Amino acid sequence: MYHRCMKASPPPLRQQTRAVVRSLIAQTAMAVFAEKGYDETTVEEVAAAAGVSRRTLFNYFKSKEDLALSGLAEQGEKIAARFASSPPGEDIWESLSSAFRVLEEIETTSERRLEIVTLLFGSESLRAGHVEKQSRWQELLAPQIEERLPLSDHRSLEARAIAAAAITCLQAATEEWSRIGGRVDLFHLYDAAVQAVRRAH
Amino acid sequence: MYHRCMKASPPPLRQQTRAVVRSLIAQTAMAVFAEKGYDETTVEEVAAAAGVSRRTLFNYFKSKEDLALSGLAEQGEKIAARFASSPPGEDIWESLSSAFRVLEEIETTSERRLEIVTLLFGSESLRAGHVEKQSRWQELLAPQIEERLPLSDHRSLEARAIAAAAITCLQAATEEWSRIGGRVDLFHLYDAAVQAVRRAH
DNA sequence: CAGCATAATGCACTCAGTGCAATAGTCTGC
DNA sequence: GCAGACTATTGCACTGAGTGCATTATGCTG
Repeated sequence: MYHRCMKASPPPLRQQTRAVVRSLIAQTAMAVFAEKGYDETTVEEVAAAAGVSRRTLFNYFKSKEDLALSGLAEQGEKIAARFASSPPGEDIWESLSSAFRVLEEIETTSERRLEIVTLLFGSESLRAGHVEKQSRWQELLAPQIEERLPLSDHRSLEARAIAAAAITCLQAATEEWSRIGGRVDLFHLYDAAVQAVRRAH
Repeated sequence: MYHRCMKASPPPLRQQTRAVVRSLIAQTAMAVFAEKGYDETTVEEVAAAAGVSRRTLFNYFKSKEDLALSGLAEQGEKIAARFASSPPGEDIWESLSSAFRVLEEIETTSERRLEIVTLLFGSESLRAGHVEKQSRWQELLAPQIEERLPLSDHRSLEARAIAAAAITCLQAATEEWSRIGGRVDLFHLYDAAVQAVRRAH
């Protein structure tokens, strides 16, 4: 018998519908942002377009920024998962490079990715959040990297520095990729960036 | 004879007083933030503490965030200036390392620096702006770095990647430095971070 | 002192975000 | 199907950031 107060069993169905609705709202938001521009769009408009009240929208997303950047959190988790499944003996930078390639599998076409990236880089007010949210990937990657590092005084710092540097290279590559209109392979640019950082001059 | 409409000569005195007032307000703001916490302080309170109206405060700073982060812009310029004056033949990473050391000369004591850094890392809402603002240093450093780079297909990207990676290492080092209470040399940590990134594993 | 440019201010407004309380749904056991 | 309980949705009112505009204060030049 199920007692009424069984907090321990929050029907997974609820969670599931919640996730679906959330994803639906985010999709709608991205469409509106793409059309009107992020700064020129009010939360009110997004709510209307998604067919929910303003207040409900804030139940699903903690801020307007979140509407545009929630995808980045998922991407980070996928990258971390891919990295975790890489051969333990493999060179760290090799593993990172292939982990980042899951990005190719997430958004269907590269045109779509370009559209999103353009949006994220397009708004001054979004860029800060964008950079910060990607920096959070560091927290997922660093612990894994640390395990592969030889013993030293500052292993934790070293691991975080490596994760952060790799992410930074990806950001630089993405910005360049966006600048030239996505006409070359993003990961070719990423490799060039990493090479430049790690090569002695 | 000075004609009334001489737009070409905006008395440098004005600019000077403006800068002084601005700096004064920023100082006051930091004091209030340090005492009450950034998020718990309203712009109104900072204005009152500085003895100006809310509206005037917004004439000097474009946002509340700017009150806390305006110092970072100046730091960036000083770092870039120092980098510019480094021996042209010197290793880039060597030059970057010594350029960053101007930070030691800006804030008098390391206790003071620790206090500021703690404030910046302390607030969730400040961190994004903090990271983004430091990332802007990249725009000052990258052009200089590019000049020192050998010719290649993606020199501009490479330069930006190197600048960004160095800044990222500084951020990681600063965070670690803050975590352990400033008891070691920040630049020792920075060097360790750079070593970790650039060494093959 | 008179005139002028600029800084400071007050006021009213938009918009993001939050807390609270009322309502509408949905699922449960009976 | 129905009563009861839990949860999602919503409306409403409020705080606080940021902006535009019009008015007033200030300080400099002649």
